[in-house]
Amino acid sequence: MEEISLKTIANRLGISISTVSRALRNHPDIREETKRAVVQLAEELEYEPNHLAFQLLRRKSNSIGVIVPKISYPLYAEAISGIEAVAEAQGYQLLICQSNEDYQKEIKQINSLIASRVSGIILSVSAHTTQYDHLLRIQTRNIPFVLFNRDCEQISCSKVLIDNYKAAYEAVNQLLAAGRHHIGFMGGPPHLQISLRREAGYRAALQERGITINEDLIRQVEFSREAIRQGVTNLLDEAPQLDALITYSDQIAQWALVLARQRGLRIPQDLALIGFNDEPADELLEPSLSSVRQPAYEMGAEAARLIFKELQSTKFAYEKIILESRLIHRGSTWGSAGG
Amino acid sequence: MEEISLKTIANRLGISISTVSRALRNHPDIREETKRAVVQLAEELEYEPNHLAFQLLRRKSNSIGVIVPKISYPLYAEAISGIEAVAEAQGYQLLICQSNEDYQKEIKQINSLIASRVSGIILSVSAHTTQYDHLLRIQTRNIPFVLFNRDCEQISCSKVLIDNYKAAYEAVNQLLAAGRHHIGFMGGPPHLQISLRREAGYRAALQERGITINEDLIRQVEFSREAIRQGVTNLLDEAPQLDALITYSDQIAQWALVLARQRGLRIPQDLALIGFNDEPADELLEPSLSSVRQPAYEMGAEAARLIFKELQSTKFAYEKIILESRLIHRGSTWGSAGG
DNA sequence: TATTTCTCTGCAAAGGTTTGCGGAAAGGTT
DNA sequence: AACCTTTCCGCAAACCTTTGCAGAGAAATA
Repeated sequence: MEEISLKTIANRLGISISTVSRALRNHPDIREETKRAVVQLAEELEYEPNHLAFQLLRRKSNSIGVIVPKISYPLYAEAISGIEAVAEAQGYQLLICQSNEDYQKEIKQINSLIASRVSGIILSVSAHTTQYDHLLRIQTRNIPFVLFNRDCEQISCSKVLIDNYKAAYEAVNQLLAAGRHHIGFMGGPPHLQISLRREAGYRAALQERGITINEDLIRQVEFSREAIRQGVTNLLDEAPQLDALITYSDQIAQWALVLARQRGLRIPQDLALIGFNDEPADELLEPSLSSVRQPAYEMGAEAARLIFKELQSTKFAYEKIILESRLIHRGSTWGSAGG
Repeated sequence: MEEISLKTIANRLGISISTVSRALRNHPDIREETKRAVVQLAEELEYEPNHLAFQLLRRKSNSIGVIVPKISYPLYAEAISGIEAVAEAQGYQLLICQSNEDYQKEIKQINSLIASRVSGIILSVSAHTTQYDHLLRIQTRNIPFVLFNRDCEQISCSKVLIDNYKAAYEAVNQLLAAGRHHIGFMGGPPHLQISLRREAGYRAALQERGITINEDLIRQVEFSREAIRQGVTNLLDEAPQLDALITYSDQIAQWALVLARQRGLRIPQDLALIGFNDEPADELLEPSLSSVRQPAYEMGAEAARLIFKELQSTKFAYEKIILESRLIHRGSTWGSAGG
């Protein structure tokens, strides 16, 4: 029942702790015979080295901290898989937190990760984070730090993103090419920078075509299902001329699809729809939902790789990785070429 | 740039480490004046206590290990949220691993969690786990251990489950009551015990009605999208008399819905569908998908509570918590009353 | 003044590992 | 017989914290 340590083995064998340690790590100084005895007893006793002690010695834990707004958003679940794959290959574990879009919670979690002496932190900021001191504190301590997906322009650090401006710009251009002129944009909460970037891309595409921007077609909604339903309903009520809608997230677009369908709107003939994130459900809808695919798994994997890169090089420069996004055309836009 | 420890503060103030430690923990032995000085300097230096050292002292880390088959399955993402909420309230962190349904990986991860001296382990076994020595090793070490969702009958430990037998039994009964007689069951991989339990419930309901079981209507599929599509296609091809289908997971049911729709089958008139897990997408489908809702978040929260319960009581008895599941009727069964 | 009491602080051990260095024993060389 | 190598192993420090116990100094009491 007792905790088995090197000491246990050493005492049982009548040798010193250091010899046991070296024997288990196959150090050449130790005689084969001794090694065999040690290894055998270790197996018998089911000895597991104490990571805690090792980490204290090395002054860092073999773990990297991950903070995401919500694990259950498919994008983050997928990204975490990517992080996990890279981390596991390096023998690192993941300390995962979710901020639940709460700024205060994000601060607490960062402090906690710092106290745990994580080797690095990977973060997607909460939608309600408007100050950034807590992020600077990470950098003060020289902890490798990577932002992914949700950028924060005020902070300079390594980042893994897609070009949100361009993605929205191109998507809107395709809608324009298909003859849509009353294109709406439905964004996330007001402080979310990637939502703003997408909005900027949307505006640029329209302006470039000489289309006056109708502010009434541009909305913001919080993440809750109720807020989304309400926001979409309002938009459909108040802007009957709407013939295309591009949204900050698939969740919004999915509900827009369902609600529009319920009103008898034909999709895409009456209303074309484009979401963001290419969630698994998109394929299942009727019609299926067009969406901008982000390489979520790769984003996570790249973020993790950046952490290890910073960890290994003594002097590093911040790296900004822009991954390719791609608009996946499905039923909700297929017919749009004909208008 | 240096790591700030109690020693740093002690040296700077010309007092001993123990005094600093006590001052920060507001020990009554320390004079107010000393406390003030210590606290102020600590803040100035942004001192964060080193969890690693504390944990080594206490011989356990303030973290609990979680192993799930895949984080991106909505059920597990949701359950992790529940675990996280409870753990965070207790000041514990989560070490999250995904087995990717791989038995060997599950073993490695358990060893790694043991080495990290986690305070407890919460696990949903992989679909390909058929031996259980690694689970017994957790118990040998007296590490609090809770199985959730995917049971493993050979292991006796604390568990948080739903009654899968009953859930399937009742769902099938409702289909029978609606006049369906050619009801199929599509399960997961062959070793997955909860899939087998559901299958058993399905069989029992049919037999009770005196219906001879047609083995051709009972199938098993692996988790990959391709396997699911193939399995569903085969079933629809080979069993045209099928008028209802109940599946191990929503993912299967969702694809069955889409594929059946593509063949021109009317849902639910020609084919009624019931899935498991009540995933968010179910509501969005056309028709919407009926599904057995499991309280995923609560499952995670309960599992975490059990860990802390075991952690606090010196002698504990295994506890088995059966949470209520509920069939949510939606479009894929609504019409089924009329057959 | 001598003794007791009280207030505040420091010493040292413990937790499990790794690792530089020194040293004992054994064997080999001159 | 004296010396040098080689082979193998142990000592002790370091990582950072908490905490029982002892002790120093001051104040209070007899």
